[in-house]
Parts: sequence; C-alpha cells; structure tokens
Amino acid sequence: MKSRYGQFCPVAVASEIFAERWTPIILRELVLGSRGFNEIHRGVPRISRALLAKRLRELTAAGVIEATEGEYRLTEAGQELGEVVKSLGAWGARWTAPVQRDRLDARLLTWDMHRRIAVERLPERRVVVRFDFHGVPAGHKAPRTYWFVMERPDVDLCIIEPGFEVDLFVSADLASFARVWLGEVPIRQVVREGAIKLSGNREAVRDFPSWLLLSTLAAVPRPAETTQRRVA
Amino acid sequence: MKSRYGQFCPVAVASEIFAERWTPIILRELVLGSRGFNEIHRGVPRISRALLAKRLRELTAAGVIEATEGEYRLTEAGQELGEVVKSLGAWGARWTAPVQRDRLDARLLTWDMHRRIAVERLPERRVVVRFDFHGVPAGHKAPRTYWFVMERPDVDLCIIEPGFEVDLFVSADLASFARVWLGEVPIRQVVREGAIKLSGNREAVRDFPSWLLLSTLAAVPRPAETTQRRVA
DNA sequence: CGGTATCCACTACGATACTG
DNA sequence: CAGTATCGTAGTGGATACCG
Repeated sequence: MKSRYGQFCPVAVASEIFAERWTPIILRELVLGSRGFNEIHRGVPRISRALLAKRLRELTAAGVIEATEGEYRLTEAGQELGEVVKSLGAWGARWTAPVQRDRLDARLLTWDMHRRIAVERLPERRVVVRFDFHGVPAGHKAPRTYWFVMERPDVDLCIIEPGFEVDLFVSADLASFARVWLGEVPIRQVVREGAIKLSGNREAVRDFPSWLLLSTLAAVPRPAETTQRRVA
Repeated sequence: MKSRYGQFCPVAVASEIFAERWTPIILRELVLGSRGFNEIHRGVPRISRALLAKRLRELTAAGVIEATEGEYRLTEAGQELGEVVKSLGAWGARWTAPVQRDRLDARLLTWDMHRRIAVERLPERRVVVRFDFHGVPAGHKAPRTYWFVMERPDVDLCIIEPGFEVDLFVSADLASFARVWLGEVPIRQVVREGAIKLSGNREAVRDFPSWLLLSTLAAVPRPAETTQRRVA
C-alpha cells in the first residue's frame, strides 16, 4: 500500500481517502440517504460502474462505509466525513456559480428533488406531477420529461409515462429551475417571470411550491452583494 | 472549460476545485502561512515544480488565491476553503493512523515544527538545536540531521551545519517524534521511555518541551477508546 | 439487482533540463 | 528565486461485455 502523498500530516492522509476523483460525490449520495449500488449510481450517473465499485471498496477499506446485506452505510467515521462533504458543499454554494451549461442535467435535478418533497404536506390521495424541461443544450442524452408519482409517504421518480392521470404540469427552463433548487432565487418569482409554468389542478398549482423543499444547500447564507463571487 | 463531473451540485463544483491531486495539501501550506513558491514547495516537496505551478494557476483562476508581488495569498473565499481543509485534517487526526513507515519524512516534520515554536518563551540569546532522527527506512532521501537556529523572533531551519555552537541535541526515533507532534502521546512520556533523547545545555533540555507548540491538529479530540479507529 | 473482467486510450504526471 | 519546456510513461478510468 503505497501512500499517494508520502506525508504523515493528517490532511494528506485524509486527502488520500477523500480527495479522490468522484469520492466526495459518492459520499454526498450516502449522506443524502442512498444505500444500494444502483441507487448511489443514479446520483453519480457519469461514473462507470466499475469505478464506482472500486471506490466503494476503497471507502470500505478505509472504514468510512460498511457493506452489509447489499447495503452501504456510513460508519461513525463516515458520518463525520459527511460533515466535511457538507461544508465543502456549503462553500460551493457560497462562492461558485454552479449553474452553467455544461453542468445542467435534468436526471440529477429530478433525482435530488424526489428526495426533498414534504410528504406530510401532500394531499391524502395520489398526486402525479409531470416535468418538462427546456433550455437544455442539444446533444444532451438525459430525457426532458419526468414524472413524480407521489403517494404518501412515497415519491417515485419515473422517466417513462407512469400511466396515471397527471395532476400538475411543470414546464420549466432547466437552468432557472436549478437556480430555484439551489436557493439562488425564489420559485414564486421565477413563476411570475414565466421561466417556470405550472398548470393543471388548481390546488396542485397553488401548493406545489410548498411541497418542494429545495436542496439542503439552499439555505446556506451567501456572501454580501459587495463581495466578489466567482464564476468558476 | 469542460466540467469534470457535469453536475451543478455545489459539492461537485467545489470538488472540481478542491478535490484535485495535491490541492488540499497546497492549501494547507497556505493556511499555515506559506507565501512564496519555494516556501510552499518545501511543504509539498514531492510534487513536481511544474505541477505546483499549474495548481497555483488553477487556484488563482478559481478565485481561491491571489498572486501579487510574487506572493500567493488566500482570498476571502480561500480562507473559507481553508476551514474545510482544517476540518478534513481534524477528521484525519481523529480517524486515521497517519504515522506509517511510508509516510515518514523528517523534512516535512522539521518544516512544520519550525513554524510552531513559541518564540516568546525562548531565551533572549540565540539558541541552536540539532535534531538527529533514526528509525527511518533506508533508501529515504531526506537527511537525518537538521538544525534550528532560533533568534527571537526568527526560527531558521537548516539542513547543513550552520556553524554555531549547538545548545541542545535532540536524538529521536522519527515515528515517535511524529506521534508527539500530532498529539498522540505526550513528549515527556516519550522522553522518559527513551525514544527521544535530549542532551546539552541544562536549561534548554528542561525547556525544550515548552518551546515546541506541536501541530495545530494535536489538540483535536479523539474518539473514545472503545470506538473502532482505522489503520488506513 | 449488483456487480466483475478485459482491453485499450489517453492524459496527467514525474524527471530533467533550461530561462529570466 | 520563480518558474517554463519537453518528453516518455505509468496508471487511471471509460467502454463493452459478461455473470450469479
């Protein structure tokens, strides 16, 4: 076992575990609650399955996760490393401009969103939402249409027509919706400006903004307007 | 500019900046106060100079550091990223066993140490300390002997005989000294056990343990004895 | 569902030498 | 001191196919 950095400094040792390609993003998935291999992969779709398996093995060997009964779980050490992932994310939310063309991916957005629905605010009956995203650069492989089938307490994400009647149609510019998701701009403002259009069942249109909890990073305070932020 | 991860998630965007090879360690040097190119390189000696220059350019482009008048400085964003470096280091101190054979490097240890001397506790006059490390695997290129020339408020690290009379001789097992440096074991205990030997001027022998401030990570609380820690 | 095996392409990196 | 230039290579990881 050769050390990448050859330093006994704990920053270097921790970096050998944490600062590998894809690893922070895999850990983010685990922090957000993914447990199965394919489930994790949905949150990191552009990693190859072979490499994902390798990274999971490495994290297991490092004692950050445990693999039992086909589930991956953060150990105690892993949960503390999860706090580092959160601070890194908070830094990104504060100091970068994450919504850029080559980063837009509707799969990821809907995958994240379906975990952040306030199920207790949903009506008792099943609610079906259909999303249509536009403003996606051509040549992108991700679908433009997604469905949420929400039946308390479950929220299922579909990429093929689920066959139920749709209660709410959401038609949105992908970049604008991503900015809403990240808390950079209030959803009602974007609806007013027309970059997000809601139609269908009257109550669903009215209540949808309250169902959607937004990213856990949406609440991160941003630097003052006067401070220079980065375009990275 | 193609995105590494193709995700607008701030964790991914921040990882594109932070979780690159060597970058956390370069940032650690900046956090600890290094400013010049060669100064930074002394704290990251195993990176090639070409790659260090490239990383510094990338960090500048990302707005994490600024290069002015031949000095690199953390920006406001960089200082906040420095907090992430510190938490990562704290995690490493808590959950890893950093002192392993292939990570020992006396250059790094002495380089870090010379920045952590309580100069205000030193005598008025110049004090010269000579370190001799043993227990280093053969084939290691780093010297075994180093000198600190301490003349308030400066502490100079030398790898060649500075020509002054030596006040204090420190002869130590490198691994043991590293453990002391990281706060894993008290210096007086290791001196008692014989893995560190102090000789020379009587007062210097007595006071040396109080001059040496230890790593900034030495004070990190470790998990309870009963909790499993990693050997990574 | 949850992976492994194989193969190949690339590129990031280290080594070395050189420059203002 | 503070880098740049050049070049060869090790190793990383993507693609594809296969398996229990």
